[in-house]
This record gives sequence, C-alpha cells and structure tokens, in this order.
Amino acid sequence: MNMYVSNLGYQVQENDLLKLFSQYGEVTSARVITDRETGRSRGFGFVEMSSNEDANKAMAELNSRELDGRAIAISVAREKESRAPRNKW
DNA sequence: GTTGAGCGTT
Repeated sequence: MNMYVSNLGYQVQENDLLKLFSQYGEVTSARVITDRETGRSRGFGFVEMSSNEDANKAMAELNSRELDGRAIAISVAREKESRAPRNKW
C-alpha cells in the first residue's frame, strides 16, 4: 500500500513520517518530496507500508492529524508518472 | 504552499 501524505510542514522530514506510520505497521519506504533546485520540502510526501490493512489503519488514524502545526491529509498514492519527457525539443 | 526524476532522446 502506497500512500500520499500532503499538507506537511516544511520542517517535517522523512524520519518523522517513518516514526509516525511505523506505529501502525511496517513501513517499507518513507519519502518527503523536496524541490530539486532549492532542496526545500514541497510540503508533501509518500509512505509505503507492507501491509495494506495496517496502511488503512494508519490512514484512518493519521489523516487530519496535526503535525508541525498542520493537519496532514493522507490518500492512496497515484501511480508515479512515467519519466518519459514530453518535450522533444 | 497537494502526486515523486532528471538520462542528453522512454
């Protein structure tokens, strides 16, 4: 189960997500998306869990939970886009 | 402040 976590504070790191979601099951990957140019957080991230029932629990329990003063929003992640570039020069 | 990268051509 792969989840999309949005409305994160800019100070939230991957290990914060990891610790949060690990309370509900095994987290296989936790990632906070940062701007490639500036290196700053983009305010959202992804968490993947090995068990989807644990993931559902985590989603139910952690959605709208305040983290760093902001209520985070969790949903099932969408498929990662193909990295094929659209611009062919 | 809401869906992930970055190769010279998937």
